[in-house]
Amino acid sequence: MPELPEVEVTRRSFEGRIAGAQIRSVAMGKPLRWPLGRDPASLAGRQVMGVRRRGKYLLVDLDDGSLLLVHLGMSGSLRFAGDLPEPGVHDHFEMVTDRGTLRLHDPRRFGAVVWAAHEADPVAHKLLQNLGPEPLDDGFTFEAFHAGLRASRVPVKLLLLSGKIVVGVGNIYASEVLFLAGIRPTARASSIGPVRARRLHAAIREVLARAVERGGSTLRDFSSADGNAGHFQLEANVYGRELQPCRVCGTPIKLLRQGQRSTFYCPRCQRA
DNA sequence: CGTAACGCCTGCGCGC
DNA sequence: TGCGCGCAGGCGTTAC
Repeated sequence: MPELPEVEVTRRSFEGRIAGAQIRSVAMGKPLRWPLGRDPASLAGRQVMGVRRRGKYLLVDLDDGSLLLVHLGMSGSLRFAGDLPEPGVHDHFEMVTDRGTLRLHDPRRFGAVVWAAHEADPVAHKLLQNLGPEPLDDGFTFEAFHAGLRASRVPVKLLLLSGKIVVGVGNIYASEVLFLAGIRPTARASSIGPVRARRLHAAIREVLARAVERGGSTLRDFSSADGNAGHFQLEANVYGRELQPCRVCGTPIKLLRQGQRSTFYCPRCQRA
């Protein structure tokens, strides 16, 4: 479920409450995508300093300079509360602190919690080093973005998903952003000129920023770590709307497959 | 090197 | 109602 906005909303929903908390115990359930990388029990006594985000990874900073990298995968969600129900079969990570319990619920187990000694640790480095710029930071400049587009012959939608020229754009937002920019998802990235590149750059920032403001409205089921549901105000223009009329021109929305994944677009509003 | 497919899992909705 | 199938928001790894 989580693309960048949902991860950021999750982060904001518990960062302030968990910062300063002392870890009492850590327990793992079924295996996640990668092993934790150290004995969970050995984390007892550490203090949580804060929670950052890089792409779709959450970085839980501990007082000894080490960190926990948390990824929600396709089906993960975090809860942080003083009073949680008994762990269920899909709860695979639990960190009990003096301020509450942080728990990862992840039925498909594509998510992960990985310990790294520090940010330059090869373990952390490997996961974070290839990430492109953050779309909501000033480092996400139009110039670099356009240069990235020009350098790739891949269909623009796949390039957006790759995380090479910008991170955090998942399968839903990729379709939505291309619709807003009026760009055909199959267009070669290198064929996109400055005018459309500018529109795409702006659309990425606007859509993601708005989704974060709205509380991570992913158009489906999402709830942040405090248990609040996403708002759902961000209606999809194209995602999941195959054969339904385009909200702008009425043309039926089309569905196609790119890289084994669904892409939705309006054949009239998104030419070339 | 860049690009494309694979696989990790479970749950859900659909058509029969 | 039950069953099998295809699909699902990610992404590192493997194979060209």
